[in-house]
Amino acid sequence: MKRTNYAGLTSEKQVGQTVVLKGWVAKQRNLGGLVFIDLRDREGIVQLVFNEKENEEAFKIADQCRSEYVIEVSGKVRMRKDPNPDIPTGQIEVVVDTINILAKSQTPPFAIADDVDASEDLRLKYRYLDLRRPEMMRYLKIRSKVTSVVHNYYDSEGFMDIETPDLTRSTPEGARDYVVPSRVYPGHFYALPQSPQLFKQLLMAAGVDKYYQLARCFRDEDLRGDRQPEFTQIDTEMSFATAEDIQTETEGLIKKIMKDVLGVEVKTPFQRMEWQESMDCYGTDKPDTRFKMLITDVSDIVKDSSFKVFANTVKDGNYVRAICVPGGADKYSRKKISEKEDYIKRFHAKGLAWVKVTSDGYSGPVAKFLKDKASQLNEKLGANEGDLILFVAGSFQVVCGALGYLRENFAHEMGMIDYDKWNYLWVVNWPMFEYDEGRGRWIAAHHPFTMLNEEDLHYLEPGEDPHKAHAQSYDIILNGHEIGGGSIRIHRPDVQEKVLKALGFTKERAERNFGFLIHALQMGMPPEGGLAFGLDRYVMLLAKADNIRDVIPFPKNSKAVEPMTAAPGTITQEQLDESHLIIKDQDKKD
RNA sequence: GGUCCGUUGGUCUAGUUGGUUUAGGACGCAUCCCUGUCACGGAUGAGAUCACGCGUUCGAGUCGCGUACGGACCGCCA
Repeated sequence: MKRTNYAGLTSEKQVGQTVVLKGWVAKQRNLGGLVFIDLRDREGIVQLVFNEKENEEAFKIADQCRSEYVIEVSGKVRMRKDPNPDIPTGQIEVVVDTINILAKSQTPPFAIADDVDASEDLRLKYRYLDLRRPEMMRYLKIRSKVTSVVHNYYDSEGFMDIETPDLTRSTPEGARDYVVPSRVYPGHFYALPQSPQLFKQLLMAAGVDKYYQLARCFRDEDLRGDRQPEFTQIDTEMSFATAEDIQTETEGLIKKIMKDVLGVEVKTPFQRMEWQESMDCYGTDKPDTRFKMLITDVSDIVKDSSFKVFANTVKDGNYVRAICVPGGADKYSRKKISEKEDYIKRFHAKGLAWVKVTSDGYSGPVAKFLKDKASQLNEKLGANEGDLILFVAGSFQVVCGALGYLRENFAHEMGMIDYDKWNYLWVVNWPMFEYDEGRGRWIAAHHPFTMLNEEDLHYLEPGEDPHKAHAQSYDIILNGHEIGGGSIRIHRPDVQEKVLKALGFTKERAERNFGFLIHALQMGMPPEGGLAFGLDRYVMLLAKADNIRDVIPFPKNSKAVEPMTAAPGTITQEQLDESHLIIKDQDKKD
């Protein structure tokens, strides 16, 4: 029997026609002499009917069918006597003429339904069952549609799809590498790429001019809800392009994805926001612009206040900043605010000061210190009666971290976020370097191949402070999530050497690690730049999935284990010998 | 690497201050009945050494410690 169409796509137009359908038994309902089967395939379900009096042979087989049996049926489409308005195929049903069981199934460990109540661990162990759920199938479809648009779009824009190697060389800086031992060269290792960054720059050196790739990237760091060790980037690079060119090109892609995948029109160009503004007003480099409640600096107003904490903070060259939660005064008790205070201690905030705006001035523990500043503060913050004002004092990083968190947290709880919005924007003009407290040294904010602003190049000269320099880099943000980032690259060897030097590389170490790149820069490197777009995270947001694992067919769990195949696993002694590896005794497991 | 939380039939879960609980329920499963269901309905039944180990106690699903597994967050993610 040749399948005529997908069960889920059976339509009223086929009434009277004979169809051949193949799929899984989602549900069997036996009413005694009458059996209904919901037949499911990747497009949805359709109801099959078996009547004992009209077709005893088919009825007997249908009676034996259990959940997840694979069957093929042939039958006639007809309108239902009692339609079900809740499902797309609810007006019709298929009166089965012949049925074959193609495969039986054990009872599945969890129900194949969208309101699944199984733990994620169990779902991942039986991922092939989990993926049968319509919701998961929808994620796979959205992902497939997005990558299809990516290919079509970049092809039509004249980009070449070029593969770069997965077995490559370990690079210092950045994330931990996944390493692969070399059999041929004892003690030598390949590394899996953290990104195709250097290869795509070398493709520009080769004259490819416009490159794109759906590139698999690997980073051996701990996982999060929106982070997997293995992920996919939409990776692009363009020669002779300005930052504006690349942003425009990317906006074209996003516009097309939004239209073709979601049917949503978005306006371009997107907003460009300076990194400094993003930090000052939103407390983060990935601002959520779906709501206001901006962070406001009140250092000037409170610097001579009787509240010593504030006055001293400003005296020490730090900041006092605040957000005003409209209508928050009634909703938040002292105890609730105290819980928020505990939370923001993880940003190293010392405390959370707050006042409620009432008809007769401020109330709250620090109200008495700020009474005389009330009119100034209210005006600057736009505060009105019934509002709650939250203050955090401290360094730039502490103030940004704490208030950035509070801003989003309160907006969420106050219902200020319109979850139907799609707010894209670019954050531009990043600092070139940032200080890494953990390592105790300066690191590249994006990566060491990022081009500085032309007017900042002098900061690399002797006697100047390179850390004041800003870069020609840009992140694309959607609803408060970073979905991509890129930059114009350094194409001058002298600038590249100076940047590596500013990062603490000796000439020898720079040569050893990046010699091939510096040589390429010496042999006619075009000015160029590009962008890497996190496909998984983007699909997660487009599909409104809860976490990144849902949009990856076979993801790792939070411990970096793939529960179905139980990777990573051990290898045989023979494999170890061939790889020239010895496992420490304490790490040995049976 | 750190902090916190969890683990009870196939699945989801209830289980109070340690003792009337033969560890309860729902879904699923099996058998029987049922001709318009779509969360079908009705009846009956099977299915759990309460993750593992050690300890405290007259007595542990319940308290303590350890291990394993899982989850969240911090560090980390150029």
